[in-house]
Amino acid sequence: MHSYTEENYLKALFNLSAEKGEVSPNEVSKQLGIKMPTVNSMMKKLAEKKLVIYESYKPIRLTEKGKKEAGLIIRKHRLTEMFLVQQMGFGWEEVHEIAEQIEHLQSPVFFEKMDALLGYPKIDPHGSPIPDKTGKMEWIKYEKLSSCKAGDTVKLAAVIHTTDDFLKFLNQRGLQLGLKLKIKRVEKFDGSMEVGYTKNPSEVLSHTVCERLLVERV
Amino acid sequence: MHSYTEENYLKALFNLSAEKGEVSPNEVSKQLGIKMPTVNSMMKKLAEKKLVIYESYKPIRLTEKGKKEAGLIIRKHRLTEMFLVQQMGFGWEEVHEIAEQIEHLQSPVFFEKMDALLGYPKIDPHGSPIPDKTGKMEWIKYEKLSSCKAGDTVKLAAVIHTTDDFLKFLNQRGLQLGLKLKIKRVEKFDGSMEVGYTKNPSEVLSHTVCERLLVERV
DNA sequence: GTAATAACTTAGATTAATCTAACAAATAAA
DNA sequence: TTTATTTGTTAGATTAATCTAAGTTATTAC
Ligand SMILES: [Mn+2]
Ligand SMILES: [Mn+2]
Ligand SMILES: [Mn+2]
Ligand SMILES: [Mn+2]
Repeated sequence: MHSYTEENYLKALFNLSAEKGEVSPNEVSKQLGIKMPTVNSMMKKLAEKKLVIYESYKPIRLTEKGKKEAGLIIRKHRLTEMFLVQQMGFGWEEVHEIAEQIEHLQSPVFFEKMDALLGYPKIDPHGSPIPDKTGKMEWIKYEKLSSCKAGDTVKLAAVIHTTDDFLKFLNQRGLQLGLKLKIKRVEKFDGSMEVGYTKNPSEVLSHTVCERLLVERV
Repeated sequence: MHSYTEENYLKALFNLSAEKGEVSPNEVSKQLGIKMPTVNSMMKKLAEKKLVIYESYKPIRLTEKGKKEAGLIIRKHRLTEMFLVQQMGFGWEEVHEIAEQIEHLQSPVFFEKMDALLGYPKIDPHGSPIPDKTGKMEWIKYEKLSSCKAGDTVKLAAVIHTTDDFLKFLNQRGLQLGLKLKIKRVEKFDGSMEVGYTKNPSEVLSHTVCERLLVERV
């Protein structure tokens, strides 16, 4: 259907345009590490295929078809990450690169089997929602830990802007999804937070870290 | 390292040259469904990379390096097939196409994990040997069922020239690896055999089928 | 031993995905 | 409101993988 390359563009467009609904060629270029003229001609091609709406000097928008296709690739990516963690015993910091490749496999039955073995999961190992079979993604509205106040008790629900290094950082501190955190103190000066949890009654997390942790009130 | 395309050529060269140690461009062309001029230029490229030895109008031979690379891809293919059957519950007739894609993934840790989860298997679900980590393949010398005589009792050890249809044919008759077969009669006229086994005291197998079943004496 | 056929190679074209260089438009700074 | 900077586009080149058409060499048939 679409090439490996096109699929990576679609995914990038989907992720970059998530908030504003549109992206600039420049952002796509940076995201994928591909030069702007290349992005430009790819956008023409995707427009030709009715996957994006694109006119010179205007921002790029995914069409409904484009969103669906992107959603289906992200579905494969996230199902894969879940499979690698749950069924194969990988750590959540090891799976992204592998999923980046497996997401391009053309084999519906393979992903259906994964899905079934996992019991039709709704979220991936980082707490991100897994799009359904039509490519639709259910956004879950969590709060950033950074927006909570001292005294709050919250449950770690998702990690955003994940990099392997950040996930290893969390591993070192025993921070994992589902963990209950008590916010003991918020430092006004730099927005850092002192939190307590099982195994660790006092851990100080920088504002940068708190911005990347999504939580649920309990 | 090598492209997806180059890897498929290497694998084809390995399989086609297994017996004679050499292949013709024509055979490669047919095997891969790619026209001869394309094969020709790819052979020049692989020769450039020291993966094959190739001179005009002479048969193609893999170098040691080429054999090793091919072996490592076949290793990934067969480990994958084993994983799909043992860990994911696929039938042996469903796994080849999926493995054909997964064999190209670049992720040593992924295949090491598979290997470990499977307990370092030596053969794939069709009875073919899995090359070791250096790409070396241990050939196991089985006999063809077709070369056995009436009265022999044998164990089904491997299936060769497997196609999904042939494997489904075997499924329908409950024929699987490890099964003990008693050869009841060999028809001189067409080489067909009457065999008996648990669940089926009398099954007639054509010569074509018997040529594709490898067995061990018991 | 020539003629026919099959196998193989060369030449040149095509498509996808990328790049650099150069130019054009939009935005930000002065 | 000019000027400078950033962003975006066009043009043209490159590499990988494929093809068709047209010759060449080798093999098979007669
Ligand atoms: Mn990921
Ligand atoms: Mn990818
Ligand atoms: Mn196979
Ligand atoms: Mn393959």
